[in-house]
Amino acid sequence: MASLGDLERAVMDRLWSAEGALAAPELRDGLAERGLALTTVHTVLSRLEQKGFVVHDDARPRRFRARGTREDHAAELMHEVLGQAGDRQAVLARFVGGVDADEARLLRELLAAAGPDDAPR
Amino acid sequence: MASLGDLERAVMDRLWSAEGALAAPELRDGLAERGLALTTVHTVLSRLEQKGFVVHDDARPRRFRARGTREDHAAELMHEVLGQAGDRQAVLARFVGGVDADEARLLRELLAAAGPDDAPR
DNA sequence: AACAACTTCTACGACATGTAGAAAAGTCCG
DNA sequence: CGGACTTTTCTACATGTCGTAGAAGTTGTT
Repeated sequence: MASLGDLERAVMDRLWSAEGALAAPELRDGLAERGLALTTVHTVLSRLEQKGFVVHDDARPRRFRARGTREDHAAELMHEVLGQAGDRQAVLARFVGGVDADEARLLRELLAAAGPDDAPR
Repeated sequence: MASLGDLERAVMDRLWSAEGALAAPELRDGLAERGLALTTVHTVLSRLEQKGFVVHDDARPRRFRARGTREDHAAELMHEVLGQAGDRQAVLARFVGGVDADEARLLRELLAAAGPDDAPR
C-alpha cells in the first residue's frame, strides 16, 4: 500500500475527521498553521487521489472525501505488516504482549464475539 | 520508526534469518541474484546501522547482526500504526475482524494466557 | 613488500514529497 | 455582459531517501 508523507497525512486526517466532503479552500483553512498556498493543497489532493485515498465530485468548488475510514486504513496497515513478516504467530504473540490491559480486554471481547467456537465451517 | 527500502529490507531479512552474525561478503553472496558490489552492501549496512537496525563487531571481516528480531520489528510496527490512529478500539475491531480463524484462535489463547482476570494492577 | 580482501568516503541518479507560480477555466456581481 | 475574484490544472523545483558503486585507504597474508 502506498504510504503517506507528513502533509499528505495531515490532509487525510482532516478528510477522515470531516463530516462530509471538503473543498480545497476549506482544507487550506483547516491547515492554516502551515500557511499553505491553495495550489499546494490541490497538488497534494491529486496525489492522494492517484494513491486511491481520495475521490472528488464534480461540483463546482470540487469536494474531496476520503475513500475509507482512518480506522480501516490503520487496520489494513496492521494486516499488511503482519502479512509480510515471516512468523505471523510470533508477531501476534509479541503484539498482544504489548497491548495494555484495557485493550487486551477489548480484544478478548471482540474475539469472543467473533466466534469462540473452535469448529470452523 | 525509520522505514526500510527494498534492498535494506532484503538485507535485514538475511540478518534476521541468520544464525549468528554475517560478514558483508556473506551478505553479498546471499543476495547474489542482485549482483551487488560489495561496497553497495556496505553502504546499506551502514545506513541500517544509523537507523538502529544493525550493529557490527570489530572483528576483522566485520560481522553484522540485527539488533532485534523480525517479529519484534513487525510487532513494533503494528503498535506504531495502532498508536497513531485516533480510535484504537475501532482499529482493533477492524483488525480482529480481518484475521483468519487460526489466528483468531491463537489470539484468544494468547490473551487468555496473558491475564483473563479483569482486575489490573 | 606485494597482493588481495575489506572498509570507508564520496558521489550520482531516480523517485517521493513539500511547495508553489503561471496559466486556464469557471463564478459572480454590478 | 465584462471585469474581478476563485478555483483548477500544469509545470517546476528543492530536499531527502535509497539503490548503486568507484576511489582511496586499511588490514591480513604469504
